Amino acid sequence: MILKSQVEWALHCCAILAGLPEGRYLSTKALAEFHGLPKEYLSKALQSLSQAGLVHTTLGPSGGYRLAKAPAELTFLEIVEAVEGRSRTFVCTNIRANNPCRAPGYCEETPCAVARIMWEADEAWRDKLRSVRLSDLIEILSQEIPSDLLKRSFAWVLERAG
Amino acid sequence: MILKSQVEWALHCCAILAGLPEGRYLSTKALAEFHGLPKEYLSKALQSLSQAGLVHTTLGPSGGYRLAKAPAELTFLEIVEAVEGRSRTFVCTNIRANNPCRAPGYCEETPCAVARIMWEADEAWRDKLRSVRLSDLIEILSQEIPSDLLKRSFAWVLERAG
DNA sequence: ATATTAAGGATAACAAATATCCCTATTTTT
DNA sequence: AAAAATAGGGATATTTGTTATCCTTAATAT
Ligand code: FES
Ligand code: FES
Repeated sequence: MILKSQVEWALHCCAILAGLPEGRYLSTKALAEFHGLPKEYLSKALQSLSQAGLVHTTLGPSGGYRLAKAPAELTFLEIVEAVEGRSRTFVCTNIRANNPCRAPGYCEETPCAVARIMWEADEAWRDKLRSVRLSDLIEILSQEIPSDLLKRSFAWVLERAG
Repeated sequence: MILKSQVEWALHCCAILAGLPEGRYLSTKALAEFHGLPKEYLSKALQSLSQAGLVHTTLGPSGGYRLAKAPAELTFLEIVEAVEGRSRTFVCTNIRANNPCRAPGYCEETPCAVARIMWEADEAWRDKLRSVRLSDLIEILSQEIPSDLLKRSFAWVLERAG
């Protein structure tokens, strides 16, 4: 069970978009080049962010993406779920219903206890991702990344932002 | 991102094995029939449990599986990891290394902050599963499952336990 | 001896993730 | 008005992982 690589892409793209000045947009082309990713396929991830309402887009030259909310209002969970989907990692196929000892018409009221426990673990994962905001990431990155690299990256983005 | 269906199978099989009297064994055939699962493929899941040391096996007629530990000493995490593997759900492909602004020989010391946060969420998921013991499940099931069905199921298993 | 079992290798069928290509509508630039 | 660049999305390969079956081998009980 491995998350799509698009999750890593989307999170890093949002981190870049968070540094974009008000009202400017950054294109798929620039984001793909910056991260060394296949432009066409990255585009699908960005479309997912767009459909989830996390980013705004404009068309034409100087078009592209910008965040739809402030980084402090955008959680990891929203970004991850936008590209990975909102379904649970544990899927119950109700194998308990195959128990040969069950009465023919018998039907359970509640979900299986096994599934409920697995879903609680899923919820713990979601809770953790919900507790981290994009602004938290930005803060960590701005401390960890050497300031000259940070500056050059900002400049690189600004050159290409429409 | 969806867990293997074998996870559901393994958890239910362990729940059945937990009800087995001391020193008795239950075969793949019986476990597959009880849960309505493909015998040969379920066998792979049970082999995973065996390789992880969670169950004991014996060969020959009246052979099969029994738990290697008391249900109170067996966690959900152990069972899930036995069949699903121990790798993280988030894989970092280090796309930050593709940043065109980086100095040629530059190499990061620490894992990317994005990955660290995603791994913390993984850890929260694991923590939850580690906190639930097989004995906890047994307790819930014995309360929820109608006692006559419970009795018939026990009898069904005992008839086939070697 | 015979029957039954777990273990494991080989392989096929199927589904999902990854990736590319191409077309359309929109918008900016020229 | 024309041209260029963009997001969006449909179609379609390619690759990988999951699901499933088959078969052989070694061990064990009857
Ligand atoms: S029947 Fe699906 S988890 Fe129990
Ligand atoms: S480079 Fe992989 S998560 Fe940041």
